[in-house]
Amino acid sequence: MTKKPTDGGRSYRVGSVSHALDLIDHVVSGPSSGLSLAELTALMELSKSSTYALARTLVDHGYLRGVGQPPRYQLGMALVRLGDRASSSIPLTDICRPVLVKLSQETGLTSRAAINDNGYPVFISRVDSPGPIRFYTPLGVREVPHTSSAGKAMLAMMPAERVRQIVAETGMAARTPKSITTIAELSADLDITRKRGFAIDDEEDDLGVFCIGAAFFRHGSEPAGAVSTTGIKQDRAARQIDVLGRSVQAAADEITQLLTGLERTDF
Amino acid sequence: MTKKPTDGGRSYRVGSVSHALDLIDHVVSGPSSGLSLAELTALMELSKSSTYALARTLVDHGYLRGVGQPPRYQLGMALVRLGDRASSSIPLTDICRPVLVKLSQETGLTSRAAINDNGYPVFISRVDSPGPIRFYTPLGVREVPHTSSAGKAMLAMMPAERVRQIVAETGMAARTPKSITTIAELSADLDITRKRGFAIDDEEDDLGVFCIGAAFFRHGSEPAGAVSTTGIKQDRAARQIDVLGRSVQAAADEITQLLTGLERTDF
DNA sequence: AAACACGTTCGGTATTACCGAACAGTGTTC
DNA sequence: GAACACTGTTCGGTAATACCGAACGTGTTT
Repeated sequence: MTKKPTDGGRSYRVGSVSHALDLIDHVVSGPSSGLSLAELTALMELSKSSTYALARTLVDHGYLRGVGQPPRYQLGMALVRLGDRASSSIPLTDICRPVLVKLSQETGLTSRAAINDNGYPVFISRVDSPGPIRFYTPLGVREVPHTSSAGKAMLAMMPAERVRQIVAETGMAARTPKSITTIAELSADLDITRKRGFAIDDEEDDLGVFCIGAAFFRHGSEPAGAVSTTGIKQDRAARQIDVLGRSVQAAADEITQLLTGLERTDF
Repeated sequence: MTKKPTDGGRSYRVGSVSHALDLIDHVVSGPSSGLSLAELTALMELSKSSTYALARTLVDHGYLRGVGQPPRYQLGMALVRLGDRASSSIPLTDICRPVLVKLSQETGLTSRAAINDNGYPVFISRVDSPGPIRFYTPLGVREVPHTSSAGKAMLAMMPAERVRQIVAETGMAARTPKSITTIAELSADLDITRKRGFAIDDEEDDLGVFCIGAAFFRHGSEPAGAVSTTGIKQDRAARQIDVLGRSVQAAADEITQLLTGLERTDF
């Protein structure tokens, strides 16, 4: 008897498509060397032959590619195109990129821009630092608001009641010993953030890593998103935080200006 | 009696998944404002209710999002994440990015890197010019080799027989009046390219646009890909082409060094 | 209020997605 | 060198379901 454990309701969905997208998710979460059909089958709740048919279909469309013989399934080129289009379809992406480039040059760090997705920051654009240091900073995923500088920068500009509601949804799990875990601490931090003009994540999300973030706006109400810059925690950085903060703030302000200022001058 | 006119074979594929991916393709090709269900139904070879079920499934997984009421379907956030992971899973992407950043700063133009996908260039990484000029340069799509500087740069480094085979596949359609359309012209151009060290696309792909490209290598055999830089054709640019060419060449050489030189020094 | 658009819901049926088992390669072990 | 263990691939058969067409709401236009 087959059942769909991930499907509570009985609404209008196509099961096999769900399976296919689950399969892609498994490949995403898997090692970059890819997954074999056998490994995929173990992860899927389907038979080997069905998994095979799904994989073949996805390969046909370029969503996956089977490298080597026997094939190991990795993400395909078509997804690069889709992701590029998807992020371009968010108008913010194009607006942010040049600002981020400048910010990365100024600070020498990796900088990113997130949009406000119902209180959660979702990073949509990233410019790596000119230096050799790289961070694992995936795009397109919802981050936890209370341990990221972008999240806190946005929260600081929202009414207290809204903040309470947002963190109630996600909880306040500690990602490191330095994470903020109570609403009281958070409010205090947000107060400081508001006065200071930018948010600081001091090893609250990853040990050894700090972030500085500032929100930007579109219509004056809730923040439209935030920019942030990320670096490794070092003694020398501590003294520069004020300088970095001002750069980040300036970048956020520039984006706000671009968003609110000239609304469609060209067409 | 229903039949699938686009389906000749009877191989192991999942039809509804194909339909779903086709639906995504239509959204990609559609306007950035999105498509309504009715518009999608017109494009798909399915009934309205079936298209509806597919769209809902894709929205559930974040591949699409329905904005507004009535909903217009646009590409979803999940694709940003997938695309980011997909391009990161190509080791070249990370290697190329810092080189491209430097190249863009040097030249003041948009620069890109393509991998060699069976003779076709597929651009996987892009760094926009610091200036205000933007080009429509989508990532992840197979470009035509004979009208792009990246393509010609790669072809120039392949044996003549291989070149003949590749252009036989794609044909030599003219994209502009200045496009190369015969194999003889192409060979001559490739000879010059080889001697010069970099390829030039002088309004052969788009009028008013020039590109300069150079190939990079991994194992000494066929080129692994190419970098290129793109600008608008102007008088002053003509004199600088040699300077730009050398920058592009240097960037390609740097990538070659990174690829062939230190193979896994760290782990 | 009638007409039209749109998205959504509903039964019913024929299609097909799915399974389990058999087949075919490849490298390893006895 | 045969048996094994492990891949990915192919094959019928059946129960599930993807699909269709029509009906239903809801909002906008005549």
